[in-house]
Amino acid sequence: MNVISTKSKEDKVNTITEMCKLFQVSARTLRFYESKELLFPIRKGQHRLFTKSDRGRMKLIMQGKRFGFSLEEIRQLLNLYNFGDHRTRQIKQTYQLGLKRLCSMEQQRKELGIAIKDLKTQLQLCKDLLVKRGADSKDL
Amino acid sequence: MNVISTKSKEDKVNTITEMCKLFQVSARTLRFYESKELLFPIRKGQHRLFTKSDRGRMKLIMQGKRFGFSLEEIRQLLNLYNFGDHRTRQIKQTYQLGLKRLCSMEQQRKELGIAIKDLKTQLQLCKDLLVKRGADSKDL
DNA sequence: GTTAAACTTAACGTAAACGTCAGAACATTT
DNA sequence: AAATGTTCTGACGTTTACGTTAAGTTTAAC
Repeated sequence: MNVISTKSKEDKVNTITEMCKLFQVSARTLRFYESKELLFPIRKGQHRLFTKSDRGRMKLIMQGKRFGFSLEEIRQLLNLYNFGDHRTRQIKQTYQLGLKRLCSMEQQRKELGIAIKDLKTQLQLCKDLLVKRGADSKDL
Repeated sequence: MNVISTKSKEDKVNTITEMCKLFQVSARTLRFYESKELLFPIRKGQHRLFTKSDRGRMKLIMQGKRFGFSLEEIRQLLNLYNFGDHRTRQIKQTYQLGLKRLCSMEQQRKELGIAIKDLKTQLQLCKDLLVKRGADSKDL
């Protein structure tokens, strides 16, 4: 109906169930994240509507969780992606935190690489033993 | 006193407080891990003594935790590093699990690389804004 | 216009991973 | 032998991150 459909993708908002399907989480989880100030859905009356900003934040939240960060640790960093509407002083703090987080993530990446290598070695040893014990190679 | 000191480093056992200092965890944590069958300290009377095997396991536990794995997930994989004393059938299972875990760790490493890159970009944007707002560059 | 579907708040429950005592046993120092 | 230090086994408490009803409200369908 709108002749001027202004960037439908950018402006699109999602209901809570749509968000659930998008990110494979429960409604409770989304409400919980809002209560912890990780998401800021707008309201249409009483109902929540999730914006592009929320979708971006959710992606980061899911990522952070996979890497073993707590929700609180994630929340602190999220401000880095919405810094437009904050005071200079707070942006500076978030920036500093971002630098630290970057360091620890690079460290984690290194360690992960080593752990992967170790695991490979261990798997080979394990495989050798199984073969020696007469296991059928095709089973592995 | 022992003329033949048989590899003191390998055979060395640690009291619980020594282990606490070694790995920067509480005694409760070590006992908890034992109750969950992640560690198997030997006993001298009532007291626990942690062996080289326990030290190795602890290292893997700490690593696993940093990567965001649960204690149960870690426990299952730990058997991979002590497979000598298990039945072939169980070793096969652990081996299969190890392969899967390896996959997800490599996946995680990839994602971590991307996340690091994104974070760097975002930090740069943030820095630009701060400079534009007249922040002293040396503060950053 | 009412019934059903989707959504809401509020409150209690739960699993994981420990923290924090209490009370007793054992070991060591003095 | 008495005091001190270390360790032990419960057992209850706590935080994080949600799950799970319950009971009411709003929106969409018929």
